[in-house]
Amino acid sequence: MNISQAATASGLPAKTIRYYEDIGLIRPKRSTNGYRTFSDTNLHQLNFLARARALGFSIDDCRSLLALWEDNARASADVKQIAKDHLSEIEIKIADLSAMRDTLTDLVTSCDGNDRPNCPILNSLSAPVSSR
Amino acid sequence: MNISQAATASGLPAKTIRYYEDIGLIRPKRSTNGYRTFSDTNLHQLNFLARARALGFSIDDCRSLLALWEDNARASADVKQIAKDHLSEIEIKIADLSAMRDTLTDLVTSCDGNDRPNCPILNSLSAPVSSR
DNA sequence: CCTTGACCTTCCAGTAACGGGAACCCCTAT
DNA sequence: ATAGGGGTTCCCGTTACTGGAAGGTCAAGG
Repeated sequence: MNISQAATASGLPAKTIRYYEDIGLIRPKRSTNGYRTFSDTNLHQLNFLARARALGFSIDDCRSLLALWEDNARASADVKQIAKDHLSEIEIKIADLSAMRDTLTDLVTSCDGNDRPNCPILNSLSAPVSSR
Repeated sequence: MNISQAATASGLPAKTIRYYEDIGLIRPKRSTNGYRTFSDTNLHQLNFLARARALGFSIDDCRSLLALWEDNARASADVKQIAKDHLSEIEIKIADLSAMRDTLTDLVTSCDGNDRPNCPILNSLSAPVSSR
C-alpha cells in the first residue's frame, strides 16, 4: 500500500505520515523503487496516532502511548498516568480560555460598535489591572 | 528608562520587548550607547500589549488594536469586530477542548490503572471511531 | 518509442511567539 | 585594573506540521 492509500485509510495527510516516519513514530518498509510500503500494522499505528492526536495528545505522548500499546506486558497505570496528565493540561487550558471568554464577552457587550471612537474595549486594555 | 525597568513595569520579559521592537510593534529610541530608552508612551504601549496578549489576542490583532488605540478618529466598530472574531475563536477552542476533556474523562475513569496490561484507553485508541 | 499525467521522493523554508545562550560592549564601584 | 551587572546582536530550538521546488517512477495512450 502506497502513501496516498495509507493517507486515505488513516485520514492523515501524506505529508503528516512522512513526518511521522521522519521523527521515528512509524517505520514503513520501502519497495525497490523507493516508495514507502504500508503494512496492516503500519495502518493500525497510523489510525492509533490519528485518534490520539485528535484527543490532543502531544507527539511525545503519542510516542509513549504507541510503545505501551505495542508492549503486551505494559501496566495500564502507565497509560492512565499519561492520560490523566494530559487531561489536567486540558482542564487548565479550558479554565484559561474560559476566563478570557468571560472578560471578552463583557467587553464586547459593553462596546457600542459604531463609528464613534469611544470604546470600552480599548479603555480596558489601557487601564491598569486593578481598575478592570 | 532601560529595558529591564520597562520589563519590570510592564510585566513582560526583556526578550519579549526586544521581540516586539523587532516586529515593529514598538519603536523605542536609543541612547548614545545603543541602549533602548523607553518613554512613557512606550510603557503604555507595552502595558497595552501585555493586557491584549493576556486576553489571547494574536500579535497581529495586537498590532491592529494598538493602531486603533492610537487613532483618535477610530470607529469602535472596528475594535469590536476584532474582539468578536477573537471571542469566536476562543469559543471554538473551548468547545474542542471540552469534547476532548469529556472523552478523556470517560477513558481515565474506565481504566483501572494497575499493573495489568488491559487498558480501555488503548482499546479505544485502537478501535475505529464507530465503536467509540 | 515518446509523452503525459499522476504518483512518488527528498529537501528547504515558513508558521507563532518567543526562550536560551553565545559573544561581545558599557558603566560603575572597588 | 578588574569584577559585576547592565546592555547589545545574532542564531538556534521549540510544536507539529504545511507548502513548494526539483526531480524520479509508472501506467496508459498515440
